[in-house]
Amino acid sequence: MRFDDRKKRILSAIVETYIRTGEPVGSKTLSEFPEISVSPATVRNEMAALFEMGLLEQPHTSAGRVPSHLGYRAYIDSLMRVKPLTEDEKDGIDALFNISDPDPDKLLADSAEALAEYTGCATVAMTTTPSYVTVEHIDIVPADATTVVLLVIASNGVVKSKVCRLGFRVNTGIADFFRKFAKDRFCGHTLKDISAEFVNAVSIQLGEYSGVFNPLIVGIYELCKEVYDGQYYLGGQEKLLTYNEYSDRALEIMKLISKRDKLGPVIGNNPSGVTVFIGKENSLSQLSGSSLLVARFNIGENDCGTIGLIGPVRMDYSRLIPHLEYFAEKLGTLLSITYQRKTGDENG
Amino acid sequence: MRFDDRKKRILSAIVETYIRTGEPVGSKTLSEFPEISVSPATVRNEMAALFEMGLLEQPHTSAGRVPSHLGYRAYIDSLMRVKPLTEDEKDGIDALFNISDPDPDKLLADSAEALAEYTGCATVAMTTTPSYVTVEHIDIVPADATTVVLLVIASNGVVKSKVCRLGFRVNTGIADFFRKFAKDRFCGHTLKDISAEFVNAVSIQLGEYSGVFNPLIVGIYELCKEVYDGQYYLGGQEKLLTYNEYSDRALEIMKLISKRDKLGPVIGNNPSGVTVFIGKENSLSQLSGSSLLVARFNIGENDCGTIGLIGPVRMDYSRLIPHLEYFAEKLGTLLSITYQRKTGDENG
DNA sequence: TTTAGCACTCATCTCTTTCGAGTGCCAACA
DNA sequence: TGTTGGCACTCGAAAGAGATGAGTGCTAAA
Repeated sequence: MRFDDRKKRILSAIVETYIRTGEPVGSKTLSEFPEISVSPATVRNEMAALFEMGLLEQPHTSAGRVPSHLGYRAYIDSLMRVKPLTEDEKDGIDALFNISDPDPDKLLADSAEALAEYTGCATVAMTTTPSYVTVEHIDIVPADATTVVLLVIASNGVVKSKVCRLGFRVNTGIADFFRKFAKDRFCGHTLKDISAEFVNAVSIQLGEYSGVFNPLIVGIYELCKEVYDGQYYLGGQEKLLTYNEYSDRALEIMKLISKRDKLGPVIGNNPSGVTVFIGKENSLSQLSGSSLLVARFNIGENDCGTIGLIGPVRMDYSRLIPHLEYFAEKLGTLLSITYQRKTGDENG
Repeated sequence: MRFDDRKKRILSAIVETYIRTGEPVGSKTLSEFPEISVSPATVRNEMAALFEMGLLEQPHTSAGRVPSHLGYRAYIDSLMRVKPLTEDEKDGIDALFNISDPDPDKLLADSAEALAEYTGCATVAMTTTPSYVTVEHIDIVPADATTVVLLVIASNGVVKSKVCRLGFRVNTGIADFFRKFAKDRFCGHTLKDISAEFVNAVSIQLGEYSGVFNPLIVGIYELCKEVYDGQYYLGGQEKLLTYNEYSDRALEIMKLISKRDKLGPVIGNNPSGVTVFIGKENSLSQLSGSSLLVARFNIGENDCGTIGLIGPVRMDYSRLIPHLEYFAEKLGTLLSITYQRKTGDENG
């Protein structure tokens, strides 16, 4: 059976109509489409063929047809006409990022929220840190009689700080000693290396002072871990409630996507551009009723991150895919600037 | 009509049964309660009286009775027997706080999440900063050729830091100059004073360097604002979905409580202990189907915060109120320790 | 004051009927 | 050979009709 041009037009029309209305599409409706304009009976013959080919499904005998997962896949891969973004739409997304001097930590979380608001889907945003990233700089800044600020800078330019309150008074001598000690022990090591065991071993080297300095050592460990773990934020989970597809499954999906160890691996290993997982294509069975659009973005030359949309299988792919792509590109650019090591200035 | 002892026992039984089952309570069920043990007909007479008094409502003629808002109020204010926490329950809550060296910023957010998990309600946690709190200390720490860490310490002990990436190389001289400048201009002022206008005025004093240093000035402003605004976190919003009372209102409530400017004033101005807003007692009309349990806690001597539960009117007050009270007390204690200025050591 | 009795109400459940959108298939037609 | 009109058929959704039963209000007697 040939997947000829008219079959393609009919499949496209079914997908697009079903996305728009949420109702199974019948032969009469389709026959009225100008790009089809054959009788309902002919459409029915074609639909029967598309059903045979596994591209359509039938909720029940006397209902119209809905796209199967294969049908969506064929539509997305080759039939869909992606509408390029209008200048207005681009401006709309640009406006979301129109923040002066964004806080790198908040930018990703805010982006997830903004994207959810913009698309009406739940979103997830994540960054990962390559395993070769090292600790480049460690500092300890006395802020107060017994308070210090710990500072870790990683070789990918990420800076994290943490306030530590200590049980003793920190004078310059103590701070200088610890700073040198910490630099010697941590700098140059990859973040991956800095495990709980590593930290224990370092702590032991402090001998009798081990107990006193332990909060600081642990603090450094936590900062390194935070940098290495990267970020994981959700946005607009409540958007799922607006789709009646989720009437009773929303809670389950919300719980699932909040777990980085579940969703992280799925969205983290994808090529550049937008990857689409339609319904049952998702490796997580709970997502079989949802589609996942994932876009990877690059931060600087080495790091990368992922931002994804979660919504019903019946989502407007032709609109969302280009929007997500543009959004991810913008986000990557902005994060790159934010994290940029201005190494060119080093010698200036 | 006297609100006599038997009426009180019947109202209590209705409230407790309705909370447990979610079904209107009928005279036959009540007559079987050992503490009532009169015939259904007698119970009906009493129920008619309680209805007259506005303490009960009737979903429809042939259904049992449910408590009215007044009924809940009477129950909570004078009838309810609060079950003091068992040692096991106390241990359970203590365990939630069993974190070594908690990060003060994360503690509140984590607490909101833990409380939601523990109670099955949506939660909100907030802190406010008194208007007399001042900027006590400002520091700028070069971390990298063009990166500095800004540090603001407020007089209530809150420390906030922010990484600033600059377009120029920061040497010791520049850092020293700006540190002194910022200290002179900001320290001693209340956080409340540090408005956008204030910051503009300060910026102008930098004359030709105003543009160069502006990101830092703005950074300080943002840090001060962050400290002054305090924190606002939600937890377990998805818990609302587990109550069928919220089948279609969940989205609306979630949107509402995410807005600090809406919910903040309601929960922020309450006396110590647990305050209960039942259904229509809430000033926000969208919460008329929900109850709000709010507990204030003190951080140190001056600051205070609020943690609240949001759930259906039909919530287990006699269990939740003492639990929330104990939770808030623990949270306050832990935050007090975390934020404690060890001023006793200053001269040591 | 309490209680048994009784007629009444009304949401809920189940069963049936009706309705109609949509189908599959066949025969006729271009 | 592909297209179309015709027609019987299917089946979910909506509407209607009882039947059920939990619960009520009221009255009169204990």
